[in-house]
Amino acid sequence: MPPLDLQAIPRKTIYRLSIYQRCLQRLAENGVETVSSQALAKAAGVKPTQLRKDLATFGQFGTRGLGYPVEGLLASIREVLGHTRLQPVVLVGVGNLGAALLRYGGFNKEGFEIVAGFDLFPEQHRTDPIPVYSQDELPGFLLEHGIKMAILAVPAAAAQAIVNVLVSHDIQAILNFSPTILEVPGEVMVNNVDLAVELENLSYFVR
Amino acid sequence: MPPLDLQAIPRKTIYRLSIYQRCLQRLAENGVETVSSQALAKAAGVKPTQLRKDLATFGQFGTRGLGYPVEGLLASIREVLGHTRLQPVVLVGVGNLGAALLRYGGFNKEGFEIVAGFDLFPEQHRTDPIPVYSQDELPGFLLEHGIKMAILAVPAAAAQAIVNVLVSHDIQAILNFSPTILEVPGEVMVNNVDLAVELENLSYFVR
DNA sequence: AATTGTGAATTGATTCACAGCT
DNA sequence: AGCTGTGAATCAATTCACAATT
Repeated sequence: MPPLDLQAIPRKTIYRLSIYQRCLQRLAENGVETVSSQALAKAAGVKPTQLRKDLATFGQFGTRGLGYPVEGLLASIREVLGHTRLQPVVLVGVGNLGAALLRYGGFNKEGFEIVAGFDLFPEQHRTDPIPVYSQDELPGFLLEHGIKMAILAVPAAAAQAIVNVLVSHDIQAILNFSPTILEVPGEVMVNNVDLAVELENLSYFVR
Repeated sequence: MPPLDLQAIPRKTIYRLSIYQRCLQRLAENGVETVSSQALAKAAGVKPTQLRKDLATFGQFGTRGLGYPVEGLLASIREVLGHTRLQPVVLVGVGNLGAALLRYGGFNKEGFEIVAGFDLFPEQHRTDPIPVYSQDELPGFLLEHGIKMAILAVPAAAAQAIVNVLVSHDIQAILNFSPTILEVPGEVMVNNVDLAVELENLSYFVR
Protein backbone atom coordinates (compact mmCIF):
# COMPACT_ATOMS: atom_id res chain seq x y z
CA MET A 1 0.00 0.00 0.00
CA PRO A 2 2.34 2.75 -1.10
CA PRO A 3 0.99 6.19 -0.43
CA LEU A 4 0.60 8.31 -3.56
CA ASP A 5 1.29 5.60 -6.11
CA LEU A 6 0.54 7.71 -9.12
CA GLN A 7 2.96 5.55 -11.08
CA ALA A 8 4.03 2.98 -8.49
CA ILE A 9 7.63 3.76 -7.65
CA PRO A 10 9.72 0.56 -7.93
CA ARG A 11 10.86 -1.09 -4.73
CA LYS A 12 14.54 -0.60 -5.42
CA THR A 13 14.02 3.05 -6.14
CA ILE A 14 12.40 3.50 -2.73
CA TYR A 15 15.50 1.95 -1.17
CA ARG A 16 17.75 4.34 -2.94
CA LEU A 17 15.59 7.32 -2.08
CA SER A 18 16.30 6.62 1.59
CA ILE A 19 19.98 6.69 0.81
CA TYR A 20 19.76 9.91 -1.17
CA GLN A 21 17.83 11.39 1.71
CA ARG A 22 20.61 10.66 4.13
CA CYS A 23 23.27 12.06 1.82
CA LEU A 24 21.24 15.21 1.33
CA GLN A 25 20.86 15.56 5.09
CA ARG A 26 24.60 15.59 5.43
CA LEU A 27 25.01 18.13 2.65
CA ALA A 28 22.36 20.33 4.23
CA GLU A 29 24.13 20.15 7.60
CA ASN A 30 27.28 21.35 5.89
CA GLY A 31 25.45 24.28 4.39
CA VAL A 32 25.72 23.08 0.79
CA GLU A 33 22.94 24.68 -1.27
CA THR A 34 23.19 22.96 -4.61
CA VAL A 35 24.36 19.55 -5.74
CA SER A 36 24.78 17.90 -9.14
CA SER A 37 23.51 14.44 -9.94
CA GLN A 38 27.15 13.51 -10.36
CA ALA A 39 28.17 14.53 -6.85
CA LEU A 40 25.10 13.19 -5.10
CA ALA A 41 25.26 9.90 -6.98
CA LYS A 42 28.85 9.45 -5.93
CA ALA A 43 28.00 9.99 -2.28
CA ALA A 44 25.19 7.49 -2.56
CA GLY A 45 27.24 4.90 -4.41
CA VAL A 46 25.25 4.89 -7.66
CA LYS A 47 25.63 6.21 -11.19
CA PRO A 48 24.41 9.73 -12.02
CA THR A 49 21.93 8.48 -14.60
CA GLN A 50 20.37 6.17 -12.09
CA LEU A 51 19.88 8.96 -9.62
CA ARG A 52 18.19 11.06 -12.30
CA LYS A 53 15.95 8.17 -13.38
CA ASP A 54 15.01 7.51 -9.79
CA LEU A 55 13.95 11.11 -9.28
CA ALA A 56 12.14 11.11 -12.60
CA THR A 57 9.66 8.52 -11.32
CA PHE A 58 7.99 11.15 -9.20
CA GLY A 59 8.86 14.58 -10.52
CA GLN A 60 11.38 17.14 -11.68
CA PHE A 61 13.51 18.86 -9.13
CA GLY A 62 16.66 20.16 -10.77
CA THR A 63 17.63 23.07 -12.92
CA ARG A 64 19.53 22.21 -16.08
CA GLY A 65 23.02 23.52 -16.10
CA LEU A 66 22.98 23.91 -12.34
CA GLY A 67 21.93 20.88 -10.36
CA TYR A 68 19.51 20.23 -7.52
CA PRO A 69 18.66 22.52 -4.59
CA VAL A 70 19.69 20.48 -1.54
CA GLU A 71 16.91 21.62 0.77
CA GLY A 72 14.27 21.46 -1.91
CA LEU A 73 15.14 17.98 -3.06
CA LEU A 74 15.38 16.79 0.53
CA ALA A 75 11.90 18.10 1.23
CA SER A 76 10.51 16.42 -1.90
CA ILE A 77 12.05 13.07 -1.07
CA ARG A 78 10.79 13.31 2.50
CA GLU A 79 7.33 13.91 1.18
CA VAL A 80 7.46 10.88 -1.10
CA LEU A 81 8.77 8.67 1.68
CA GLY A 82 6.00 10.05 3.88
CA HIS A 83 8.31 10.40 6.79
CA THR A 84 7.25 13.43 8.74
CA ARG A 85 6.07 12.15 12.07
CA LEU A 86 8.11 9.97 14.43
CA GLN A 87 7.20 6.34 13.82
CA PRO A 88 6.89 4.12 16.92
CA VAL A 89 8.33 0.62 16.65
CA VAL A 90 8.38 -2.37 18.98
CA LEU A 91 11.18 -4.89 19.24
CA VAL A 92 10.48 -8.54 19.99
CA GLY A 93 13.30 -10.74 21.25
CA VAL A 94 15.78 -9.04 23.54
CA GLY A 95 18.73 -11.40 23.19
CA ASN A 96 22.20 -10.26 22.22
CA LEU A 97 21.18 -8.71 18.98
CA GLY A 98 17.85 -7.39 20.19
CA ALA A 99 19.39 -5.78 23.26
CA ALA A 100 21.93 -4.02 21.09
CA LEU A 101 19.25 -2.70 18.79
CA LEU A 102 17.35 -1.37 21.81
CA ARG A 103 20.38 0.59 22.93
CA TYR A 104 21.54 1.47 19.45
CA GLY A 105 19.75 4.79 19.14
CA GLY A 106 20.79 5.23 15.52
CA PHE A 107 17.16 4.94 14.49
CA ASN A 108 15.85 7.96 16.37
CA LYS A 109 17.80 10.32 14.21
CA GLU A 110 16.10 8.80 11.19
CA GLY A 111 12.59 9.22 12.55
CA PHE A 112 11.98 5.94 14.37
CA GLU A 113 11.55 5.32 18.04
CA ILE A 114 11.74 1.90 19.60
CA VAL A 115 9.11 2.39 22.27
CA ALA A 116 9.30 -1.02 23.95
CA GLY A 117 10.97 -4.41 23.89
CA PHE A 118 9.27 -7.74 24.52
CA ASP A 119 10.94 -10.90 25.71
CA LEU A 120 10.15 -14.17 27.41
CA PHE A 121 12.34 -13.08 30.34
CA PRO A 122 11.84 -9.34 30.66
CA GLU A 123 13.23 -9.14 34.19
CA GLN A 124 16.76 -9.55 32.85
CA HIS A 125 16.53 -6.14 31.25
CA ARG A 126 15.56 -3.88 34.13
CA THR A 127 18.55 -1.67 33.49
CA ASP A 128 17.84 -0.81 29.88
CA PRO A 129 16.66 2.70 29.14
CA ILE A 130 13.75 1.39 27.09
CA PRO A 131 11.20 -0.74 28.94
CA VAL A 132 11.14 -4.47 28.27
CA TYR A 133 7.85 -6.26 28.88
CA SER A 134 6.72 -9.85 28.95
CA GLN A 135 5.54 -11.25 25.64
CA ASP A 136 2.07 -11.72 27.11
CA GLU A 137 1.71 -7.98 27.09
CA LEU A 138 2.53 -7.65 23.41
CA PRO A 139 -1.00 -7.81 21.95
CA GLY A 140 -2.40 -5.26 24.38
CA PHE A 141 0.49 -2.91 23.85
CA LEU A 142 0.22 -3.04 20.06
CA LEU A 143 -3.47 -2.18 20.05
CA GLU A 144 -3.27 0.42 22.79
CA HIS A 145 -0.46 2.34 21.13
CA GLY A 146 -1.50 1.77 17.53
CA ILE A 147 1.89 0.33 16.58
CA LYS A 148 2.37 -0.47 12.90
CA MET A 149 6.00 -1.61 12.76
CA ALA A 150 8.01 -4.29 14.53
CA ILE A 151 11.58 -5.49 14.68
CA LEU A 152 11.94 -9.23 15.17
CA ALA A 153 15.10 -10.68 16.70
CA VAL A 154 14.08 -14.03 18.15
CA PRO A 155 15.46 -17.50 17.37
CA ALA A 156 14.25 -18.93 14.07
CA ALA A 157 12.10 -21.55 15.74
CA ALA A 158 10.08 -18.94 17.62
CA ALA A 159 9.68 -16.46 14.80
CA GLN A 160 6.57 -17.60 12.99
CA ALA A 161 4.45 -17.85 16.14
CA ILE A 162 5.28 -14.29 17.06
CA VAL A 163 4.67 -13.08 13.54
CA ASN A 164 1.18 -14.54 13.75
CA VAL A 165 0.55 -12.49 16.85
CA LEU A 166 1.96 -9.39 15.24
CA VAL A 167 -0.08 -9.56 12.06
CA SER A 168 -3.29 -10.38 13.90
CA HIS A 169 -2.77 -7.18 15.86
CA ASP A 170 -2.40 -4.86 12.92
CA ILE A 171 1.35 -4.78 12.38
CA GLN A 172 1.99 -3.81 8.78
CA ALA A 173 5.76 -4.01 8.47
CA ILE A 174 8.39 -6.24 10.03
CA LEU A 175 12.16 -5.92 10.03
CA ASN A 176 13.19 -9.53 10.48
CA PHE A 177 16.58 -10.57 11.87
CA SER A 178 15.52 -14.16 12.51
CA PRO A 179 17.10 -16.46 9.97
CA THR A 180 13.89 -17.88 8.56
CA ILE A 181 11.30 -17.00 5.94
CA LEU A 182 8.15 -15.61 7.51
CA GLU A 183 4.67 -16.35 6.25
CA VAL A 184 2.59 -13.21 6.21
CA PRO A 185 -0.53 -11.97 4.46
CA GLY A 186 0.16 -10.07 1.25
CA GLU A 187 -0.46 -6.65 2.71
CA VAL A 188 2.25 -7.04 5.38
CA MET A 189 5.77 -6.06 4.34
CA VAL A 190 8.80 -7.96 5.55
CA ASN A 191 12.44 -6.95 5.13
CA ASN A 192 14.89 -9.67 6.00
CA VAL A 193 18.33 -8.91 7.36
CA ASP A 194 20.25 -12.14 7.47
CA LEU A 195 23.68 -11.55 8.92
CA ALA A 196 24.96 -15.06 8.38
CA VAL A 197 23.98 -14.97 4.74
CA GLU A 198 25.72 -11.62 4.27
CA LEU A 199 28.94 -13.02 5.70
CA GLU A 200 28.64 -16.22 3.77
CA ASN A 201 28.11 -14.31 0.58
CA LEU A 202 31.23 -12.27 1.20
CA SER A 203 33.29 -15.32 1.95
CA TYR A 204 32.53 -16.65 -1.50
CA PHE A 205 34.64 -13.86 -2.92
CA VAL A 206 37.58 -14.49 -0.60
CA ARG A 207 39.88 -16.81 -2.43
CA MET B 1 37.59 -13.44 -7.43
CA PRO B 2 35.02 -16.21 -7.30
CA PRO B 3 36.58 -19.63 -7.01
CA LEU B 4 35.64 -21.94 -9.87
CA ASP B 5 33.91 -19.42 -12.08
CA LEU B 6 33.35 -21.76 -14.97
CA GLN B 7 30.33 -19.65 -15.95
CA ALA B 8 30.43 -16.88 -13.36
CA ILE B 9 27.49 -17.51 -11.05
CA PRO B 10 25.45 -14.31 -10.66
CA ARG B 11 25.72 -12.41 -7.41
CA LYS B 12 22.08 -12.86 -6.48
CA THR B 13 22.30 -16.57 -7.07
CA ILE B 14 25.17 -16.81 -4.62
CA TYR B 15 23.00 -15.09 -2.05
CA ARG B 16 20.21 -17.54 -2.54
CA LEU B 17 22.57 -20.51 -2.44
CA SER B 18 23.44 -19.54 1.13
CA ILE B 19 19.77 -19.57 1.95
CA TYR B 20 19.18 -22.92 0.30
CA GLN B 21 22.14 -24.26 2.22
CA ARG B 22 20.61 -23.29 5.51
CA CYS B 23 17.25 -24.77 4.61
CA LEU B 24 18.91 -28.00 3.57
CA GLN B 25 20.83 -28.11 6.84
CA ARG B 26 17.56 -28.02 8.70
CA LEU B 27 16.06 -30.74 6.54
CA ALA B 28 19.15 -32.88 7.05
CA GLU B 29 18.93 -32.44 10.83
CA ASN B 30 15.35 -33.66 10.65
CA GLY B 31 16.42 -36.72 8.74
CA VAL B 32 14.69 -35.79 5.50
CA GLU B 33 16.36 -37.57 2.59
CA THR B 34 14.74 -36.09 -0.46
CA VAL B 35 13.18 -32.74 -1.24
CA SER B 36 11.37 -31.34 -4.28
CA SER B 37 12.16 -27.95 -5.78
CA GLN B 38 8.68 -27.00 -4.73
CA ALA B 39 9.21 -27.74 -1.06
CA LEU B 40 12.73 -26.34 -0.83
CA ALA B 41 11.78 -23.19 -2.70
CA LYS B 42 8.94 -22.60 -0.31
CA ALA B 43 11.22 -22.90 2.70
CA ALA B 44 13.65 -20.47 1.09
CA GLY B 45 11.00 -17.98 0.08
CA VAL B 46 11.47 -18.22 -3.70
CA LYS B 47 9.66 -19.79 -6.66
CA PRO B 48 10.46 -23.39 -7.64
CA THR B 49 11.64 -22.37 -11.11
CA GLN B 50 14.06 -19.94 -9.63
CA LEU B 51 15.57 -22.56 -7.40
CA ARG B 52 16.00 -24.86 -10.37
CA LYS B 53 17.55 -22.14 -12.49
CA ASP B 54 19.91 -21.24 -9.68
CA LEU B 55 21.11 -24.81 -9.38
CA ALA B 56 21.39 -25.08 -13.15
CA THR B 57 24.15 -22.46 -13.18
CA PHE B 58 26.56 -24.98 -11.75
CA GLY B 59 25.26 -28.46 -12.35
CA GLN B 60 22.50 -31.03 -12.18
CA PHE B 61 21.64 -32.56 -8.87
CA GLY B 62 18.10 -33.87 -8.98
CA THR B 63 16.33 -36.91 -10.33
CA ARG B 64 13.29 -36.23 -12.44
CA GLY B 65 10.11 -37.43 -10.91
CA LEU B 66 11.75 -37.58 -7.50
CA GLY B 67 13.50 -34.45 -6.37
CA TYR B 68 16.88 -33.66 -4.82
CA PRO B 69 18.85 -35.75 -2.35
CA VAL B 70 19.17 -33.50 0.70
CA GLU B 71 22.68 -34.52 1.73
CA GLY B 72 23.98 -34.60 -1.80
CA LEU B 73 22.67 -31.19 -2.75
CA LEU B 74 23.93 -29.76 0.53
CA ALA B 75 27.39 -31.08 -0.19
CA SER B 76 27.35 -29.67 -3.71
CA ILE B 77 26.27 -26.23 -2.57
CA ARG B 78 28.89 -26.24 0.16
CA GLU B 79 31.49 -27.01 -2.43
CA VAL B 80 30.41 -24.16 -4.65
CA LEU B 81 30.35 -21.74 -1.75
CA GLY B 82 33.78 -23.00 -0.78
CA HIS B 83 32.93 -23.11 2.84
CA THR B 84 34.84 -25.91 4.39
CA ARG B 85 37.30 -24.39 6.81
CA LEU B 86 36.37 -21.99 9.61
CA GLN B 87 36.88 -18.45 8.39
CA PRO B 88 38.41 -15.99 10.88
CA VAL B 89 36.93 -12.49 10.96
CA VAL B 90 37.80 -9.32 12.86
CA LEU B 91 35.31 -6.75 14.05
CA VAL B 92 36.18 -3.07 14.15
CA GLY B 93 34.11 -0.72 16.30
CA VAL B 94 32.85 -2.20 19.55
CA GLY B 95 29.97 0.17 20.27
CA ASN B 96 26.43 -1.00 20.92
CA LEU B 97 26.04 -2.81 17.68
CA GLY B 98 29.60 -4.09 17.51
CA ALA B 99 29.52 -5.41 21.06
CA ALA B 100 26.34 -7.31 20.27
CA LEU B 101 27.85 -8.84 17.19
CA LEU B 102 30.85 -9.97 19.25
CA ARG B 103 28.60 -11.77 21.67
CA TYR B 104 26.11 -12.89 19.07
CA GLY B 105 27.65 -16.25 18.30
CA GLY B 106 25.21 -16.99 15.50
CA PHE B 107 28.08 -16.83 13.04
CA ASN B 108 30.10 -19.70 14.43
CA LYS B 109 27.46 -22.19 13.48
CA GLU B 110 27.71 -20.95 9.92
CA GLY B 111 31.46 -21.31 9.72
CA PHE B 112 32.75 -17.92 10.83
CA GLU B 113 34.66 -17.01 13.93
CA ILE B 114 35.09 -13.47 15.15
CA VAL B 115 38.60 -13.79 16.52
CA ALA B 116 39.07 -10.26 17.86
CA GLY B 117 37.46 -6.86 18.22
CA PHE B 118 39.20 -3.50 17.82
CA ASP B 119 38.11 -0.24 19.35
CA LEU B 120 39.47 3.16 20.30
CA PHE B 121 38.72 2.34 23.93
CA PRO B 122 39.38 -1.36 24.31
CA GLU B 123 39.58 -1.28 28.10
CA GLN B 124 35.79 -0.92 28.31
CA HIS B 125 35.43 -4.45 27.06
CA ARG B 126 37.46 -6.53 29.48
CA THR B 127 34.47 -8.69 30.25
CA ASP B 128 33.71 -9.81 26.71
CA PRO B 129 34.54 -13.41 25.87
CA ILE B 130 36.36 -12.34 22.71
CA PRO B 131 39.42 -10.11 23.19
CA VAL B 132 39.13 -6.43 22.26
CA TYR B 133 42.34 -4.64 21.31
CA SER B 134 43.31 -1.09 20.61
CA GLN B 135 42.98 0.02 17.01
CA ASP B 136 46.73 0.56 16.86
CA GLU B 137 47.14 -3.17 16.98
CA LEU B 138 44.85 -3.78 14.02
CA PRO B 139 47.45 -3.80 11.20
CA GLY B 140 49.79 -6.13 13.03
CA PHE B 141 46.99 -8.49 13.93
CA LEU B 142 45.65 -8.68 10.38
CA LEU B 143 49.01 -9.59 8.92
CA GLU B 144 50.03 -11.95 11.66
CA HIS B 145 46.82 -13.96 11.50
CA GLY B 146 46.26 -13.70 7.75
CA ILE B 147 42.76 -12.31 8.20
CA LYS B 148 40.75 -11.79 4.99
CA MET B 149 37.38 -10.61 6.29
CA ALA B 150 36.26 -7.76 8.52
CA ILE B 151 33.04 -6.50 10.03
CA LEU B 152 32.85 -2.73 10.35
CA ALA B 153 30.58 -1.11 12.93
CA VAL B 154 32.07 2.32 13.57
CA PRO B 155 30.40 5.74 13.16
CA ALA B 156 30.09 6.88 9.54
CA ALA B 157 32.70 9.60 9.97
CA ALA B 158 35.39 7.12 11.04
CA ALA B 159 34.61 4.41 8.52
CA GLN B 160 36.67 5.37 5.48
CA ALA B 161 39.90 5.83 7.44
CA ILE B 162 39.59 2.36 8.90
CA VAL B 163 38.71 0.87 5.54
CA ASN B 164 41.93 2.29 4.16
CA VAL B 165 43.85 0.49 6.88
CA LEU B 166 41.95 -2.72 6.24
CA VAL B 167 42.47 -2.81 2.50
CA SER B 168 46.13 -1.90 2.77
CA HIS B 169 46.54 -4.94 5.01
CA ASP B 170 45.02 -7.48 2.67
CA ILE B 171 41.41 -7.55 3.77
CA GLN B 172 39.33 -8.81 0.85
CA ALA B 173 35.78 -8.56 2.11
CA ILE B 174 33.99 -6.17 4.45
CA LEU B 175 30.57 -6.43 6.04
CA ASN B 176 29.74 -2.77 6.60
CA PHE B 177 27.22 -1.58 9.17
CA SER B 178 28.39 2.03 9.05
CA PRO B 179 25.85 4.15 7.22
CA THR B 180 28.15 5.40 4.51
CA ILE B 181 29.43 4.29 1.11
CA LEU B 182 32.97 2.97 1.33
CA GLU B 183 35.61 3.58 -1.32
CA VAL B 184 37.55 0.39 -1.97
CA PRO B 185 39.66 -1.03 -4.77
CA GLY B 186 37.74 -3.18 -7.23
CA GLU B 187 38.97 -6.49 -5.88
CA VAL B 188 37.62 -5.83 -2.38
CA MET B 189 34.00 -6.86 -1.78
CA VAL B 190 31.72 -4.80 0.43
CA ASN B 191 28.26 -5.78 1.64
CA ASN B 192 26.35 -2.95 3.24
CA VAL B 193 23.80 -3.55 5.95
CA ASP B 194 22.03 -0.30 6.58
CA LEU B 195 19.53 -0.73 9.37
CA ALA B 196 18.08 2.76 9.14
CA VAL B 197 17.45 2.37 5.43
CA GLU B 198 15.74 -0.96 5.98
CA LEU B 199 13.39 0.58 8.51
CA GLU B 200 12.79 3.62 6.39
CA ASN B 201 11.98 1.46 3.43
CA LEU B 202 9.44 -0.47 5.43
CA SER B 203 7.82 2.66 6.74
CA TYR B 204 7.04 3.69 3.19
CA PHE B 205 4.61 0.82 2.98
CA VAL B 206 2.88 1.66 6.26
CA ARG B 207 -0.04 3.88 5.31
C1' DA C 1 2.43 -39.38 -12.29
C1' DA C 2 5.68 -36.59 -10.66
C1' DT C 3 9.36 -33.60 -11.05
C1' DT C 4 13.66 -31.92 -13.06
C1' DG C 5 16.24 -29.18 -16.59
C1' DT C 6 16.15 -25.61 -19.89
C1' DG C 7 15.33 -22.72 -24.25
C1' DA C 8 12.24 -19.07 -25.12
C1' DA C 9 9.53 -15.27 -23.56
C1' DT C 10 8.85 -11.82 -20.47
C1' DT C 11 9.55 -8.58 -17.22
C1' DG C 12 12.36 -5.37 -14.93
C1' DA C 13 16.41 -2.46 -14.12
C1' DT C 14 20.24 0.00 -15.80
C1' DT C 15 22.77 2.63 -18.95
C1' DC C 16 23.27 5.30 -23.20
C1' DA C 17 22.89 9.20 -25.85
C1' DC C 18 21.27 13.30 -26.75
C1' DA C 19 17.66 16.94 -26.87
C1' DG C 20 16.31 20.82 -24.06
C1' DC C 21 17.09 24.43 -20.48
C1' DT C 22 19.56 27.91 -17.89
C1' DA D 1 29.27 25.33 -21.09
C1' DG D 2 27.11 22.57 -17.97
C1' DC D 3 23.75 19.66 -16.36
C1' DT D 4 19.05 17.82 -16.19
C1' DG D 5 15.29 14.93 -18.12
C1' DT D 6 14.06 11.10 -20.86
C1' DG D 7 13.09 7.91 -24.92
C1' DA D 8 15.58 4.19 -26.81
C1' DA D 9 18.77 0.50 -26.23
C1' DT D 10 20.90 -2.70 -23.52
C1' DC D 11 21.57 -5.81 -20.03
C1' DA D 12 20.03 -8.87 -16.30
C1' DA D 13 16.75 -11.54 -13.81
C1' DT D 14 12.61 -14.02 -13.58
C1' DT D 15 9.04 -16.83 -15.15
C1' DC D 16 6.81 -19.78 -18.55
C1' DA D 17 6.05 -23.85 -20.85
C1' DC D 18 7.25 -28.09 -22.05
C1' DA D 19 10.34 -31.91 -23.35
C1' DA D 20 13.02 -35.36 -20.91
C1' DT D 21 13.48 -38.69 -17.31
C1' DT D 22 12.49 -41.81 -13.55
